[in-house]
Amino acid sequence: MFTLATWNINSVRLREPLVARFLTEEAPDILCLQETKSPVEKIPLEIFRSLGYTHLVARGQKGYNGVAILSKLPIEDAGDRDYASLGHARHVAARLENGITIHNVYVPAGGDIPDREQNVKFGQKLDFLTEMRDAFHADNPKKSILVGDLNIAPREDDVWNHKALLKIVSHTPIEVEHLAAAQDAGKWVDVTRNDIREGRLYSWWSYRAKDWDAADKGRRLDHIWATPDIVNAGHDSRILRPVRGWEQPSDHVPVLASFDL
DNA sequence: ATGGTCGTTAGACGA
Repeated sequence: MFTLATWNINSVRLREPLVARFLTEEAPDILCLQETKSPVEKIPLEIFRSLGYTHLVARGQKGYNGVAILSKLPIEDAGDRDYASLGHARHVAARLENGITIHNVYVPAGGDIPDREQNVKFGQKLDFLTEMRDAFHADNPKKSILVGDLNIAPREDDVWNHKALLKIVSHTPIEVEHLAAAQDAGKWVDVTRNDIREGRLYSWWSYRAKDWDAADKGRRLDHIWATPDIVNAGHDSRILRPVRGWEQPSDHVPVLASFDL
């Protein structure tokens, strides 16, 4: 059995103490981070190594984006894709010794206006998802887990107000359709929703709310998916809402699942 | 309906 977590950390260097606290308290076997905002060589690895996370694959750039997989388990092979040819560090993959491949993805946020004619970033987000779709259609992934900040809340109960968010980037129908197309192409199953089938689930709350907890205007942007051949091994999904209340938090919280593999 | 807050890094840009 192994436990896996995904967390948009919004600067791994600034939040090194929070990552260390999370690794100490929850001790997942694997932690996938997004928005590390750091070149790979500047990720603070010593503290993570000291906590048992001696294996790392990461992609980074200065100031923006960045993804990393910290692991207690050995990593046999690694790779990355540049979906939509943006030149951004938004994907890294690792294969474990048990043959499981983990994809860690940071989908572009997409800007404010949900129209590719008026907003280049929205078009890039859709193109990124389309290229993910095409890659998974070609790859036919097996024994694979995909996690990350997908920057889309697909279900009505993944947002605080479905109707109010239909024209807000992250919950527009065209984004939900593009995400579903990428998901279907790899036959990915939403592990979190396979485990927790009903009720509102959020993994992100804006920094801009006066009182994020009281307002509770959240969205489920962070996801764990698995291919059908291993999805039944997944269990004990959790979203760690209290982490949003830690000192100097990320606006995202960790999402976890365990796999009997 | 609008503006609200962060992080990086040094004036915006991105989320």
